[in-house]
Formats: sequence, C-alpha cells, structure tokens
Amino acid sequence: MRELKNLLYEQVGRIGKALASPKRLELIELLCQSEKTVEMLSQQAEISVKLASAHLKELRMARLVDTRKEGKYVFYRLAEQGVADLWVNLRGLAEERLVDLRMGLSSMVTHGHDLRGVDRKSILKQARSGEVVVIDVRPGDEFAAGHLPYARSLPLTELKKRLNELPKNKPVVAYCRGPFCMMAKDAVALLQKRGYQAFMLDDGVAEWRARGLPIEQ
Amino acid sequence: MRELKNLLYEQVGRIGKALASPKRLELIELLCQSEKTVEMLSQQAEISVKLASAHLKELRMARLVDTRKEGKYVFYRLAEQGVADLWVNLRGLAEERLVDLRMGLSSMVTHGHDLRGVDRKSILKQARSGEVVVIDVRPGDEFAAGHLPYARSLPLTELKKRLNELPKNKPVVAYCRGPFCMMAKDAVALLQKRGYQAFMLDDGVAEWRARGLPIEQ
DNA sequence: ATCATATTCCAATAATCGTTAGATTGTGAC
DNA sequence: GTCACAATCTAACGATTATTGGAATATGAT
Repeated sequence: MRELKNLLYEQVGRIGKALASPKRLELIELLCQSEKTVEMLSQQAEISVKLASAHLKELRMARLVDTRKEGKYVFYRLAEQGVADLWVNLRGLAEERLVDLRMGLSSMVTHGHDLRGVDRKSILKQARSGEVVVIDVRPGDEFAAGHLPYARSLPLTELKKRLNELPKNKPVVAYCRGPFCMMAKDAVALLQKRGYQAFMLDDGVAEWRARGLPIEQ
Repeated sequence: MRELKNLLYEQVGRIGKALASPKRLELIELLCQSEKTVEMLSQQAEISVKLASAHLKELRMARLVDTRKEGKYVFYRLAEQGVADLWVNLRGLAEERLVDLRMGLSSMVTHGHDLRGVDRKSILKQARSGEVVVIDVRPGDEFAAGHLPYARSLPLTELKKRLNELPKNKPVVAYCRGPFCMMAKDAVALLQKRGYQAFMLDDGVAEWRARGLPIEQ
C-alpha cells in the first residue's frame, strides 16, 4: 500500500530529478529547436562533451529524450512533444515566481522594443498579409526542423551580410529559441542601429506550439 | 552573457529541484486538495513532522507553496493554480514514459470497473441529470475546499455507516485525490461487494481543473 | 507565570550528484 | 589493417541533499 505509493511518487520524481539541473534544462531547450549531436549540444550549451554526454544519459534514463545513431554521430531528440510543453510550463511558472529570474530577464530586454505582451495571433495575421516581416535568427538547421508560419530564415551569423534582404519601410519581427535566448535581442539591436523598424518576439517554436499555434515544416 | 544565461537556467532548476523528491511531490498533491497544516501533511504523507517541515521549507523557497499562520498552526497552500497544473502535467508525462509506473498503476485498478477513458463531460452531464451519483470519498475538509460539480461528500471513513444514502438502482461514481490515491478504489471495492453499481473515476480536482472543467465551492 | 503543542532551526550522518580526467568502444576514411 | 574522431564508461573528488535527533520559538490554555 504505502510501498506502492512510494514507488509511484518515486517514478515521477525521476522526471523531476532530470529537470533539477540547469545544464539539463538548457539541453532540453536546445533539443526543443531540433535534434542535435552530442558535440553540437556541448558547444551550444558551452560545456564539455563528456559532461553533455553524462547529462544526456540522465535525460535518456528518464525517457525525456531519445537517440538515433547515424554513422559515428548520435543524434538526440526529445522523446515527445509533451516534453517541450513541460519545459514551457516549468519555465513559465519560474518566470512568475522567482524574483532573480525576473530581474535577469528584464535586464536583457531591448527597452521599449519587445513584443512580450503582444497578441500572437495578430502577429500571425500581419505576417501572412505581409504587413510585417518575421525573421528566424536561429541557425539554419533549427529553422528547417520547424519554424513559425511565414517566417524566413536569417541566422544571426549572416545578418550583417544579408541586411539588404530586409525592407526598411516595414516592421521586422525577430525571434529565436525562446525567452532565454539572446539571439533575437542581438539581431534587433543591430537592426535598430541600422535604421530598421525592428522588434523582438520572446517566443520560440516551443512556446508557440505549446499554445496550440501552428508550426511549419 | 553566459553568466546571465546560467543564472536563468539556475532559477528554473530551483523549481525542478523542488520537484525532484518523491515526498515533496506527495506533499504537493496533498496541497492540491486543500490547505493543510504541517501535522496533517506529515500524517497523510506518512512521514515525520520534522521531515515534512524540511520539505515544505524547500517548496516554500522555490515559491511553489505559501503559508498562513493561524494561532499555533501554520497552514500551507499552493502558491497558485499553476503549480497544480504543473503537477498534473508532470505526472501525466511520467505515466506515459516510465514503465514501472504504468505497472504500479495497473496493479491498483479494480478490474473492469474504472472509468479511465471515459469522457469527462458526459459524466458531468449524467451527474447533473441525476443518471449517476458522484461521490467524493476524500475527507470532508478537502471536499469543502473544492469538488466536482454535483458531487456529494461521502468520506471513505464514513462510507460503511452511510451506505443507505446511496441508491442501488443507479451507477455510483467515486473519485478521490487523483490517480495515485487509493481511496476511490477502496470505496468501489466495498460498494461492489455490497451489490452497488460502483465505478471509479481516476481524476481528482486538480486533474479536473487542469483540463479546464469547472470546480464548485 | 507555567505548561503543552506546533513548528522551525541547528548539527551531523549517510547517500547522491556534478564534474573532470583517463581509458574504451564504435564508426568511417584511408 | 591503421588512423582520426564521436561518444561513452569508469573512477574519483568535492559539493549537495535527505533524514534524524536535540534544542529553540511561538502560541494558546491553565
């Protein structure tokens, strides 16, 4: 009786444990973007390959991620959509509740130029009609794995060279991996300096999808 | 840059850590039912008062729970509805992914008499029309803090004495704290032995509310 | 004031976790 | 076959956590 109950909570606790490490959370967020190899993950999370491997092992044991082997590379991916939803849910709760986190987030806002509270469906509509240009500043492979409707890929690393692709007479909305990612912020800063009407969208594809909005590709 | 990012994930990790202990999860589930004192929580989770206090301190530091002092008692409650939603979300993911958990759950099903897959809205409708009788077998204070619409309170501890309040010609649906709670199972077992048409509903109020269905009181 | 009770704080233990270094396995290129 | 590389495993360390017992606070009853 009590033993069975303990077993049940124990099992859920395993998932909780997997969510208890900052590095593992960062890996989960990266995997929300697209499947990636251990090396890509270690580079993007700025940790050693060994450490990444160890954390990924934990995540795999909790069945939050799955692997696929291709040649000498092992590709990790989220085990299912629900994992991304849980991440969005968890981060949302943290944003509300933890003061330090709010301070950290507000310190990275480009003042007066983010679209934090903006209605997402209206952005979608304006993007479809062409009133605004939505750019995805993540690396190209992440865009290919799934992106917002009507968005065009323009990785941050190529932004300077390809500025001519953007109109100056229309608002440009940039998004990246989500609220913790700074690529959109950097992109907006650059664009604004060059005289573009640039805005930032806090959402990434995981947040977008968790709210039931459509994703392309 | 990297430091700020680390800080952000660190903060979310605090919430994850709070969810990493089976005991804390059980406390959260209990607090989904109603506010409770430390002693009530320690008894219902079957742990010592000191241990309960220590775990509750963790939960409070993660801002998942709040306290209210009344005389010499300290009442704990969830900090907000989103915490219950997160619990439901987390447990749902665990149920799908962790094999042992599925085995544990299936071993506690009263064979052929649970309503696991049944449409919740149809139960609601049948309860309103009086086709079925929905009973809440949790302690009375938890019923008072919130319960399913049209449900009547009939705590498991009083069920034997108050059997005459239930009809034998109608289905009786019992629910309790949720899928991990065994009170509804016990109630159904007793009722079936006495010749009632008894069924079990896996949901508790947290699951019910997380799915957007109404709660009374 | 004294007493009983509810809760928390403090200290100490064993157990677990994060991280790194070194060795090992598996794969494709030559 | 050898070589280079991706990824994992093993062992080890210090840091953190769960749990318990004893002391300390706070509150209401007497």
